[in-house]
Amino acid sequence: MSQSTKPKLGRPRSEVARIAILDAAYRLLIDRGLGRLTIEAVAAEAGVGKPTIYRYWANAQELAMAALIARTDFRKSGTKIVPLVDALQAHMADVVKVFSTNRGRQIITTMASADAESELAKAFRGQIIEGSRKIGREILTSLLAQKTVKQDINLEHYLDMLYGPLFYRLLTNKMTDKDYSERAVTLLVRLIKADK
Amino acid sequence: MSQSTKPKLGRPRSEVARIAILDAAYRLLIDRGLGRLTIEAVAAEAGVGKPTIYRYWANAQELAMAALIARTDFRKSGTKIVPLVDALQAHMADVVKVFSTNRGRQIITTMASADAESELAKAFRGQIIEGSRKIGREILTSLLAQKTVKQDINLEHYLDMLYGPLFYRLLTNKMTDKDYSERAVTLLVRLIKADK
Amino acid sequence: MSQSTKPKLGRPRSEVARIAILDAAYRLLIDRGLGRLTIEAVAAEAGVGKPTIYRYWANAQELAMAALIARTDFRKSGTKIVPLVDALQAHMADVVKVFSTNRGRQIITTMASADAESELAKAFRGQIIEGSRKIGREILTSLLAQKTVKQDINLEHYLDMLYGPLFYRLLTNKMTDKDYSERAVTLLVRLIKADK
Amino acid sequence: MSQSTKPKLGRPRSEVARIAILDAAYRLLIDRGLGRLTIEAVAAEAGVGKPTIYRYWANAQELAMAALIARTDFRKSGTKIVPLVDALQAHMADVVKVFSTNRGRQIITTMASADAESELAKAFRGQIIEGSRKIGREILTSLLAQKTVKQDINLEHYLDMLYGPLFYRLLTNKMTDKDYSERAVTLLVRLIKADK
DNA sequence: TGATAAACGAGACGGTACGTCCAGTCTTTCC
DNA sequence: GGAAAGACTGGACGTACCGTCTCGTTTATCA
Repeated sequence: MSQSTKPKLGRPRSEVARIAILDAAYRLLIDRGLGRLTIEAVAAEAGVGKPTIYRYWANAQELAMAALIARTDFRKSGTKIVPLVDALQAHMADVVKVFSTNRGRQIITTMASADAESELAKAFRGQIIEGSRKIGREILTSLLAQKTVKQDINLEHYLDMLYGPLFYRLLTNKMTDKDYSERAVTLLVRLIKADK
Repeated sequence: MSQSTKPKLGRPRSEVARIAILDAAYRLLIDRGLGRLTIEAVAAEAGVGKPTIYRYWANAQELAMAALIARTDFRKSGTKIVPLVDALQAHMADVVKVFSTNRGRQIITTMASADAESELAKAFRGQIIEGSRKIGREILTSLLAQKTVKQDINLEHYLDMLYGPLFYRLLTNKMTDKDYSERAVTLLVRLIKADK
Repeated sequence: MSQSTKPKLGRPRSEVARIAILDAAYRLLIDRGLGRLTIEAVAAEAGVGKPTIYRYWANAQELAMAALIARTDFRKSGTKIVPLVDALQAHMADVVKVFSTNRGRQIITTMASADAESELAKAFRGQIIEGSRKIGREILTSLLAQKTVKQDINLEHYLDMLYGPLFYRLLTNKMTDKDYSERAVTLLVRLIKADK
Repeated sequence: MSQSTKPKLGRPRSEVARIAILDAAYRLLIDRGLGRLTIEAVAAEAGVGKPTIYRYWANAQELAMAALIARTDFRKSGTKIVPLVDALQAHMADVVKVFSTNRGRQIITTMASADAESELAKAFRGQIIEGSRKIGREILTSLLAQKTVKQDINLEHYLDMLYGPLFYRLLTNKMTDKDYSERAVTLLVRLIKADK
């Protein structure tokens, strides 16, 4: 009822155009970086008029976020692996791999550049950050459930300690490889065990 | 010897102008953000011609980093506090406070946007990131020295686990307050102790 | 003294650019018409940035007027021809010829479209309209001087009756040829003689 | 026979819409000038879709001409006034008054901007220009009929000399008042009489 | 009376051009 | 002879309209 404000008047928006824009934007973002992601270039690449882009997104940052969101696909694999620590290792290796690509760097740049309060920025964080975090949370929840006491108090903190250092290293241009990933998980598991 | 390359010919560079540029850049960066930090605006604000800016810095990112570096002041207080855990708590509270400001946000944005390989970017990270990290490292070194075994292997990793989550939270626009800071230190200390 | 506000600082404006702009604008105006005289096309044609054009002229109309003014060259020939009526015939034939070209049509279109009150519009009329009118005025003055009485009262009116019908016909797309020109002069001369 | 191309199928065109368009166009033309007469603005003002406008007229110029034609109302008064010179004076005063308004200026601008060869442009000139001219022609014909010889040869030329200067002055932004009108008629009548 | 066809409003489409901002470079004069 | 300052070329911005194209809806006529 609240969404009934659109009586479906006028020519409907072209889904084809919208997708072409997102595709072109994604390509430019990955290939050339956020600084080179100009609306003009996207319009030319997508074979679309500039106003069509502005009808959906207010500026290049928003478009970049939308393009990244549209390509979110996180491997859901994880929870099934039996030794839960191994599951965590596999997941972390996956996350490290994903964020060590060009795409990963652009995600960070885009996130840092975006207006933090905008709706799209929230959606972006929800999709990209929470997307990875969710899997880790599932595994950690199972891991913690094996303990007698309920440990939910520190759950989110553990997640911060798992993913935080990765982003920190990416941001500060430090190496992030398999060894790094393994030790990060090992230390975290050790901490959790210490917490009984 | 290295400065002998300047035979002191021609009009000398104006130190006044250089400082005015850095001041104007810093002001614009903090007040309006990196996206609004244009060379043109800085030139106008500093009462200087654009080429004068370009003579020192190659682009707006470099200027932003230089302006931030020029204002680095970190409280060296730390190591003297006797219970080392309290020292760590005090330090972390300090870091959280510093990076929770507008300046802190701009540091992250600048770092994310900068060309990661440039000399100035390395200097920037050395100054800003390593600046805070150094103090933490001193405290942790003392803390670890009280143990029998040498724990240097994990030292840098502990530091990542201390600062990483903070930057991660700042990047993802999550709250970072005193409670957060305290728990971060508490958990880290617990982990270190678990490592014997 | 009032123009001493410019202490001659910075790079001087490029006369080459200014002339290239006027040339390109003139070409486009004549070839394609005022409606097709876009700033963008002129910039491209002149090999110049758009801001350089806007630094001199506020819009396409002003540029069109400036381009037309820059090409004003009216044959000064006239007054020397001895039978003054023949001089007037020659002059009128000249004016008809000039304004029957593409250039003539664009002058009228430009004049009609321009903001009538702008300084440049006044200059434009002064240059283009008054340019032709001046010669006619000289001849008519000589013609009238042969009379006993001073006829200045009607002089400007005679000029209106000489040029007015021409522009009227051009505006309304009526034919203007040699016959027209001759009869126009003949009738005017007859009127002047009737006025004694 | 020519209108039999419409088999009267489908919804008939809305006369209400057509009139609303012309009204809105006229209002915008007079109030804001031809340059501001955009199809989009007319559509909004008339509460009509853009295609409805394009169904009738090909572009803004045509619409402007149509809007001006639709409002042609010329006082037919004239020929009855007995001293024919007085009739001509009255008519000219009327014409001067009509064309000295904002509407008059827009007529000239529209005429100058229009594609001279289009059908509508011809109709426009026929309506607006010929509309005034017709009355003058009637009066002049009566005036000339009083002469012995047939003077038709110069009739159209006299008309040009009557109306031409007026449009010329309007185009060049010169004053056109009652005095001007009176003298214009006086001089023309003098010329006609001189022609015997 | 119901199908059909065209005009209707609304508004999105691919485009062009607008006038502005800023980037980074070039050409003067100034010290 | 290099620093300083402003004009330069050029690219992109975000907006206004262009003229065209769907849509769903309305209003007539024809069957």
